[in-house]
Amino acid sequence: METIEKLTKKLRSQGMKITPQRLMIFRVLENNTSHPSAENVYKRVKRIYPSVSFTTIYKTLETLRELGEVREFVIDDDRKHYDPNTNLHHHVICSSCKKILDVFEDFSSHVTLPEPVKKDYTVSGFQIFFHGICRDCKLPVA
Amino acid sequence: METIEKLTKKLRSQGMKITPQRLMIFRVLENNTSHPSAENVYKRVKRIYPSVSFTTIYKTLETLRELGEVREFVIDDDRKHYDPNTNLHHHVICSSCKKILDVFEDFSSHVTLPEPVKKDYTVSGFQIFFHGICRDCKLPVA
DNA sequence: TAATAAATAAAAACGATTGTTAATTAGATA
DNA sequence: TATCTAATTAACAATCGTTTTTATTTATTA
Repeated sequence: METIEKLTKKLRSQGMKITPQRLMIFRVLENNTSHPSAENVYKRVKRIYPSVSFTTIYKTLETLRELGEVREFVIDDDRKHYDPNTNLHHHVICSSCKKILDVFEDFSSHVTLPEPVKKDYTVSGFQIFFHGICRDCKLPVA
Repeated sequence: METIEKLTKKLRSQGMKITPQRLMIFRVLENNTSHPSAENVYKRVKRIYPSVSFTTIYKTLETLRELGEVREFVIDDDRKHYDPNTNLHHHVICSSCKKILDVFEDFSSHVTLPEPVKKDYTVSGFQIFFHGICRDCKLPVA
């Protein structure tokens, strides 16, 4: 996601309006590396803007996705998560607490499709999901 | 997934019953590399066993998952898919038609977490999702 | 073959998401 | 600055995939 300022300009130039609700959503997402679900975003916005509706969150997230400002993905879960970092990167997920962490490392020189598959698919990119246990969950229960 | 014969023995040894509905589901899944959704399985079973209910499909797939006989996963889609091949492997998905193909290649020597992340996560495995366009979808429209 | 625990079909319930609507409002323009 | 209008909102209903519930049926085994 770009800065809020740039995003604001971009939206306005397309005839879209910058409402206080949208601004709150942008602020919640800005530099957010927690991979929130729509509900997470809703709860955080609601704290500072209690009358906001869930619909608005969904609609705005969809708008941001269409504009390529956030990436939508699903992991081990039946709800979608949103990531304002749209640069190519990978993820580690804790099988226990489901916490997701970004992995910024370029594996592209090592990860390519085997020859036979290359004939059938033209690959535009790939995503690696690491599964594991985070340090907190690994600790013995007190 | 093991052979139907072995699977049958395994289930019975655990006090579970082998019903005709289950056998049909096993047959639909056996050697199936199409990554079917519950609905796909339902439709195929229904052809030969028209009175089967959706509930039975869901329950049986869950049972198979608990037993480690199928792997459940989600890609770019809001429904779950099932894979009777539980060996570690990766996938290519066509962004256009959503067709999924298996990728059997061992990337494990090249794909490891960066050092700083290794301190926080103990990784048990990883999955690579390649995105691309399949040959059929790449062809110009007639 | 009868007993019984497990599995079934059908229906209702469920949670996440999307569509609809009437009312409100941001932001351009007079 | 006030007015106007299309975009956005909140509230609600609807939908979709999946799960739960319940009463009935059935696979297994004694």
